[in-house]
Amino acid sequence: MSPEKPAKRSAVSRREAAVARVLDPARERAETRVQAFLDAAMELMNSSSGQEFTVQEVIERSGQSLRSFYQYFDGKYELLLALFEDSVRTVAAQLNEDIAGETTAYDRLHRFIVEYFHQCQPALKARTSKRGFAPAFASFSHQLLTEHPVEASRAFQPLATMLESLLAAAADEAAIRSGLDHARLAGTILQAIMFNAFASTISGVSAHPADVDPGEELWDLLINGMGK
Amino acid sequence: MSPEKPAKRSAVSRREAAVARVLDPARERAETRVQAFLDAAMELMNSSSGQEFTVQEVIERSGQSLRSFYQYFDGKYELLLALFEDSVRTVAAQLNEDIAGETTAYDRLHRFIVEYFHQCQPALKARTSKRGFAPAFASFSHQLLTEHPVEASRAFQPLATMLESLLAAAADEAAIRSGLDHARLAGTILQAIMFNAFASTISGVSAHPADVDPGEELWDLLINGMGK
DNA sequence: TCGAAAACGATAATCCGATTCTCACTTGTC
DNA sequence: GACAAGTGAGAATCGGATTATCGTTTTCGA
Repeated sequence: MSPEKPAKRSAVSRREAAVARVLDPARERAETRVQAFLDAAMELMNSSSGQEFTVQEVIERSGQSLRSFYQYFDGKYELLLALFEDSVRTVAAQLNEDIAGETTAYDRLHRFIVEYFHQCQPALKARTSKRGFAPAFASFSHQLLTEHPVEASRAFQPLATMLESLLAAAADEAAIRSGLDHARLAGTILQAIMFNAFASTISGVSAHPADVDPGEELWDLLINGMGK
Repeated sequence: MSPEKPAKRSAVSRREAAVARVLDPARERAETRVQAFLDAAMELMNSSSGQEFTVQEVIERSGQSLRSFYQYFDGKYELLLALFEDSVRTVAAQLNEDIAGETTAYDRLHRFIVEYFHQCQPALKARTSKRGFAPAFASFSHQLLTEHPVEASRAFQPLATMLESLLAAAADEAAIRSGLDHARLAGTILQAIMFNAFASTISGVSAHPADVDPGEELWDLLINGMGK
């Protein structure tokens, strides 16, 4: 009955795509509304149960109507995706600042890994207060990775390319060994960090010894390996 | 309205628990039926879309009735969990055989990691034909880890303790460095392997160079690190 | 072997949340 | 002032899990 739904939409960000569904004159209103949805969803995702939220909750909290929601987003999934892209960009920007102070490529790599690790931790001290990788994101990230690899790949790109060039720089400085495939290594490292929280669940060990920073521990494993 | 649902059930396996819901005399029938459900679900999970399957499909394929299904399982979730526990046990047993041929602790560790890696790969050559870690399991595994850490932990135990003692043995042989927390390291390694498939999605790199075994590559990273 | 209790099969009903549809009301435009 | 697109409120639909109902069959002790 409804033959629309372009499904094209190439290298454009989701939020832009959602906005573009509405013509130009009304752009301002549209931006505002889309942002209202995004904000509401973000709050819901961070606060409360942190778990799943319903579309109803989003529209209630945003003061918009269900109608508009489906006007701007193809569905809940697109909303989540937009949120996720936003967060990745934000985290990438944050990390960019974090590593700016470091002098060597090695230090920047180190810093990147440890800081990103902390961003991905469920709930420590709410570092950047808002817009951190909330715990829920790890969960959504997983779903995204399995069900929509293409979108996932695009969403992760800012982080992936950033880490990739850090690796390349470190290799240039001979701070890490040569012969590594930086692109794939970056993927491996990002996943290792992002899903590291599961490690303790898997092993059944709940708490860390108070004297080790789990982020540094993972860095140690990544840089030195477990061999002698 | 329904005040039952014990929610107790301590260190017993799910399948046993499901069976125990029926008295002893009928045990045989019960075992048969539970197994019928499990088999049907396993087929569905491996074959077809490999994706989600519906409870309806399970009862159709198993020739049982919806009624019995909910008599033996508290819900779909418990079925999945039983399946998952089974698979972990099977994989652990398989790995146990695989490493039996190796002579040193180092070789056993190596073998374990590489073989487990292959078990977790989406769909290569269907190694053990049936009862491999189907791709869907990675997905369910994730859900399990986030939503039911306790059950997840228990389900993973066979693999976790196995790897933990391999690590301990390797440390005894001075094949890996000392001072590592074997329990937590085991968790980290298992998660790194299990979810490694995501690494390529994250990095956006689809194919491996034909001349490197991704399992060996990960082993190399784990044992040597990326440092010089 | 009889009869009550328990288990069972078939199927309808319910629930929940996402998505779609309907209709009446604005609003901006000419 | 009329028309078209945009919008809000809410009902309707849909998929899939879970529950409930109701006869029928099986089990099992006496």
